[in-house]
Amino acid sequence: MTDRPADGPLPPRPRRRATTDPARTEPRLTRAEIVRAALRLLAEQGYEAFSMRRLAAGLEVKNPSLYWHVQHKEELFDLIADAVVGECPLPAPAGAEDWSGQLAEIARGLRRAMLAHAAAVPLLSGRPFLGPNGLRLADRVAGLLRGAGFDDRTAGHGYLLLLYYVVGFVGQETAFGPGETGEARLHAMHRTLAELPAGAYPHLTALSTAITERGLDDRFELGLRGLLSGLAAELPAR
Amino acid sequence: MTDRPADGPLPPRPRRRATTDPARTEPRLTRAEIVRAALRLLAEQGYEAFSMRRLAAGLEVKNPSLYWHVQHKEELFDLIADAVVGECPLPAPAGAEDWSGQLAEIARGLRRAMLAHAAAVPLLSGRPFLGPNGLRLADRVAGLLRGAGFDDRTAGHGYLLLLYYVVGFVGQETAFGPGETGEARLHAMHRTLAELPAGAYPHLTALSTAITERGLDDRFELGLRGLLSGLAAELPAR
DNA sequence: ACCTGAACACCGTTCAAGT
DNA sequence: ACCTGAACACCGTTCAAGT
Repeated sequence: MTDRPADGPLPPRPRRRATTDPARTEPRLTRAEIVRAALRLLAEQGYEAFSMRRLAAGLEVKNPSLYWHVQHKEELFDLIADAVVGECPLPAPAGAEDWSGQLAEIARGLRRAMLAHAAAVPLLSGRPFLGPNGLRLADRVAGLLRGAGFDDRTAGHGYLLLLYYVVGFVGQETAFGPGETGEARLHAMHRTLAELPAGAYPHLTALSTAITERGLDDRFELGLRGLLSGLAAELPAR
Repeated sequence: MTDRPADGPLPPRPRRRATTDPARTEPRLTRAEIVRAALRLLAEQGYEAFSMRRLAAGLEVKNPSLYWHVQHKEELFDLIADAVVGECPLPAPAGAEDWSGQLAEIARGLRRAMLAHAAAVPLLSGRPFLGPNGLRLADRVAGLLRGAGFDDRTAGHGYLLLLYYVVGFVGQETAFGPGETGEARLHAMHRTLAELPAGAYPHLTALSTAITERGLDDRFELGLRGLLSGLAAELPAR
């Protein structure tokens, strides 16, 4: 019972080469290369064009080869997601003074990382961030909150709150397809709201311009501020 | 230019029958029936077993028939998502007094609706809620917040915040597959955290029991409370 | 108006076989 | 250890044709 968990998505299968093997050849594929190629394919062709076969073709390899490196598409998606999360810069674990600002920085960084791979966002959406990079991020956030004086439970839910917000926000802002810019999407959304049958959704139509007149960055900051002040309100003694 | 927008997912194609047709037969399929059957198929076989062909089989119809009622799978998914959202009960639009409590009720209702169709959750995750039920929900929430004294922009972002939180939370709590109960998933998560390489993620491992010792309902309420108090902090005059 | 047969152009994945 | 050929069991979608 001391072996590693069998079902987790993460234990990368051992990639040690047998040292006794005389006729060594470099493997043509690496997990890292596969993930890089997958991100490129996503960027160039979009999410719905992604397939294992296309990915293999891009790597100049027959498609069954991928299955030596990766159990299945889902596992590859786990790796891709973790790679994207890994591009979120983490501030050096500093003092407890400005926890709120540091959290905001992390949130912005995660959003930027996701926007840099907009076509990969749909595949991040429902996925728990349990890859090494995701865990590192979680640990950093948890550390920040604990350092600030939050009790363990609140620290935990603070992390989740932040995560849900960023993933939810970016998920929606990229929902209309990666072809258009964020601002173009905002305008489309505004038009959609403005075109609703008059009087059917009075509050929504009233909100339509207020919601869309400022940019997406602004909106992100607004929600982020609310979220952080909500957290601050639960800080115990101080 | 007065015709309805061509690309929106929502304008249900006109389903009026020609009144002059003499030999009338009832159509064997309806959009509503298709959606119902789809939800049943999801519940019985799970998300990854879902296919248009299986759905057609369940309806005792050949699969191309579906394409007379629905443009493509994506459009069907829009309909399914809206049906699930439609099961969220909306409190009667009451006075402004307890906006926070009413918002919480809506959030709980939406979570329950999603959990009642756990296998449909992955398909809700990245999707904007622009169906009639989604719009109704948005309008109600917006109305609540405006009635409470929030300005239009804050009302808008309040709605989004709530939505992201609920969808994010339920997305994660159902992420490990619909086969297991929520509590079983919590234990699995706890085990995952506890089994992390010692010392690699100190804060996470420290949090692992605190995070999982209370049930998911508790955790949901905690985050919800934080979110609502964050919103309250932005209420202007009062 | 509504449904079907037949077909197109794909998928993810397995597995015996090569090197 | 790593990659391939060939195949299996599917997909979503189209379209001419039936009623």
